[in-house]
Amino acid sequence: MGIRADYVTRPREWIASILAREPRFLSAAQIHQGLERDGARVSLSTVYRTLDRLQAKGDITARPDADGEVTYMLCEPTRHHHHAICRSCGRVEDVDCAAMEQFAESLRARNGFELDGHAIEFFGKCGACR
Amino acid sequence: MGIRADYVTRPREWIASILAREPRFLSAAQIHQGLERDGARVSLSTVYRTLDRLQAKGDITARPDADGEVTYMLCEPTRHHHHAICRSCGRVEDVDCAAMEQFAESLRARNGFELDGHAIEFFGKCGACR
DNA sequence: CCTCATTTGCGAACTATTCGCAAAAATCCC
DNA sequence: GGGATTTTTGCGAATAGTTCGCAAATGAGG
Repeated sequence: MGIRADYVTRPREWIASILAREPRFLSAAQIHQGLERDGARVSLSTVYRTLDRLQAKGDITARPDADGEVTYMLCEPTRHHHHAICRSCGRVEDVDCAAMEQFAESLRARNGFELDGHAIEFFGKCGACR
Repeated sequence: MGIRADYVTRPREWIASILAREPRFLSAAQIHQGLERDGARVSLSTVYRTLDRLQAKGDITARPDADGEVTYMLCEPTRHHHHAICRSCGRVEDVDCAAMEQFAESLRARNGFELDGHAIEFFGKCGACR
């Protein structure tokens, strides 16, 4: 009669494995296509539900792309960092940066703006695409 | 017989005036509601079309919010700057910042990442909301 | 294996956005 | 100003991404 949560299911494992091997932001539809290519048939609903779960757990980062379609990527929540996103292949590289933190703090002092967070993304071409 | 473009119409003036008086990102629906409150009846289609036009002209900045809904704000395209967004009232303040530019350049040198752009947003509480 | 809570798949529902087309409005020229 | 011409508008339908309800399938514990 107690609550038994967090079942380990195949759809969840498959979806996690897709995310684990792609260092870029993927839409729910792209993940669904990846599953089909692997021969794993999972409904789009389940993809969405699993992504919501992973986001609630803090395992993935969600980001609406320029058109407003939401995309997701595995992302360690423990270490604070920013992203460098390749305009050509979409690969995301982490940018761990203390200097940025300092800058944000100085802004608080200067503008009287009570800073409690920031979002930073760099765009360009990664090594492989140049 | 030549091309006559850029008509000045009431819907366009009304929409521009809504944007001009709100220092925050507004969705198409919010703009539409604002128009109705002013007694200006304009179709949602026209709101979307006008926003597309303004964006193409470079007069406004579009930004998908956390849920993927696209929001718009008047934004001088000439001066490069970043935003400080109040989590409480949504007010957007410009952050003009040369130091940020320098930082981005140094990143290029360090990571071999061919940088061609970046997006930076600071979140927190503005003076009025504290 | 047997039971029971959780999860899945399906299709329908919803929301934001776009599109086609006929009617209305703006511009130009006289 | 009046008329011809082009652009713009409004409407409703279409589309795309996402969510939801519910019956059937699956995972966990005994």
